[in-house]
Amino acid sequence: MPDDIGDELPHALNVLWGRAKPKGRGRTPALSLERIVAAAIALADEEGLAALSMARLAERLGCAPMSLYRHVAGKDDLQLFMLDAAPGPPPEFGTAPADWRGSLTRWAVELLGVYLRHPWIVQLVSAPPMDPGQLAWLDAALRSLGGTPLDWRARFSVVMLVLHYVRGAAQLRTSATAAPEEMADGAYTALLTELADPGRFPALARAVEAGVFAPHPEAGPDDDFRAGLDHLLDGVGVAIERAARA
Amino acid sequence: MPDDIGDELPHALNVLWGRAKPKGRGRTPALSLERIVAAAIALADEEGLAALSMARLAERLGCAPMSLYRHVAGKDDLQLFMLDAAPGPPPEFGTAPADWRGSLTRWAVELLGVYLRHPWIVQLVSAPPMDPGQLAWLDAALRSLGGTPLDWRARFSVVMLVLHYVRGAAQLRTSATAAPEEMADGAYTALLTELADPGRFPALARAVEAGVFAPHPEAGPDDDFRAGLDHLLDGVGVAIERAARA
DNA sequence: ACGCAAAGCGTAGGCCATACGCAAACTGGT
DNA sequence: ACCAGTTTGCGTATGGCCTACGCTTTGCGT
Repeated sequence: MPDDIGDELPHALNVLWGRAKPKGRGRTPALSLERIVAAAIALADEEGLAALSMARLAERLGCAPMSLYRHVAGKDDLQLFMLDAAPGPPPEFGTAPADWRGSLTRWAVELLGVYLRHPWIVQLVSAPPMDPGQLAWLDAALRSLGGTPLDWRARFSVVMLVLHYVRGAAQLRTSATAAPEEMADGAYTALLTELADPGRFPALARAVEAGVFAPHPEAGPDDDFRAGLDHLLDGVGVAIERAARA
Repeated sequence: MPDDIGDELPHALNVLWGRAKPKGRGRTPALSLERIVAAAIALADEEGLAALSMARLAERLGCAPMSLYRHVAGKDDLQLFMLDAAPGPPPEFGTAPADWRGSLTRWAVELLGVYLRHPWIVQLVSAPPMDPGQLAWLDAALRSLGGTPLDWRARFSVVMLVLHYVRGAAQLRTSATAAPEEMADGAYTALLTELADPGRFPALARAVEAGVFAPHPEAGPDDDFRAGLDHLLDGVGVAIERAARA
């Protein structure tokens, strides 16, 4: 195991995996990586990813903008740190839980919570995850299928399926509520009603008419999420039964 | 039907839905909205979304940066136009195709193609779609389920499920190939092999060991996509059978 | 007490989006 | 042929952003 993960890789990775050299001498730090990352996450949570700038972050921390660069190689690096820290630890379950469906459901629901608390995560994900925080979630999801007869490739496929679904659902929810310029809840429906010409978009017009985009009469938005997730896991169940017979 | 869709809404929408006033007199335009949007799409395709700036776009079009603002209200507006134009028309099928699974599969595969040709689309989607281009795709997907006994809410849920899956798969593929600094195909696997400590990430370590992240020995990456899609559609099939019995 | 490593930060340069107003060019009417 | 009106193209300027570079400050180890 080399001391460095890679020379051309983001500096952040070497720090995240605990391969930063301990430093003894020198001025006592007033800033720390943890404080910076926590402040950046709070700023992004409160005012959105667009409002996160090095200058505003420094202002919030009471330091000069350039001071941040002593702890972070650049803005990209900072975002890697944020992506690692924000989700927190994944739900706990053993290596091969008896109830794969319950475990995976819990994983998905908690991940949805993470994305709703930190909507910027979805916008930020661009490279394959290589930090301990995200890999821990990935590992937990793979473990939830530990008791099934699926092979590793199929398990990974299932996990990606659920992951994509959760991300999409989170994006839908956050973009619908924080839509362009304080658009009210029903405004999207009203707009679609006007735009969905039945001649041009027959199915869409019928769907709007049926109230698909209106907020549910009863039952919260979580029920929609659970319903879609159940569809998805039904498919996984089919695959598991098929694998069990083979 | 009012002349304007909304006063606080992006200018782009009023243009997209053909409610811009025709202009007769005046200087003959050297620029046009179509040329601008086409150039912007080409620029984003070739150099990525980050390279798309008004200045670089103007340079490519041989005009001054500020000239663009005669045709586009701002960069956000331009991106709305790009989102509308880039996907092109969705696949054609009737209002209630006999083979929902085939139709929806075709829709998903073609949409994946769109996302792979224009990777920036996935990064750009933030608000619910309100332009004709995206609504046409949505309508097509809803039509693919026209022959099933699902109600409109369930159809919409299924379409979102497939949409999220396609987006996620596209993001995975594009971010894996164009990863940080020309990372080779196998580099991610190598890195994971090193980082996935079996004590800390037991399932992940086993998955890496099993070669899940290695490129397939035979069969292209499309087979992975089709396999995941099949899982997903199995779940939809279960829902359809259930609805048929009710 | 002293030197030096590390932290904090001031300056400056190069990008970026875009508000504003003026000059150029074309058309229709006289 | 000319002018008025209209629309396009664009020069200038402002304020934001990220960050390279080097200086000042600080406190530990000796």
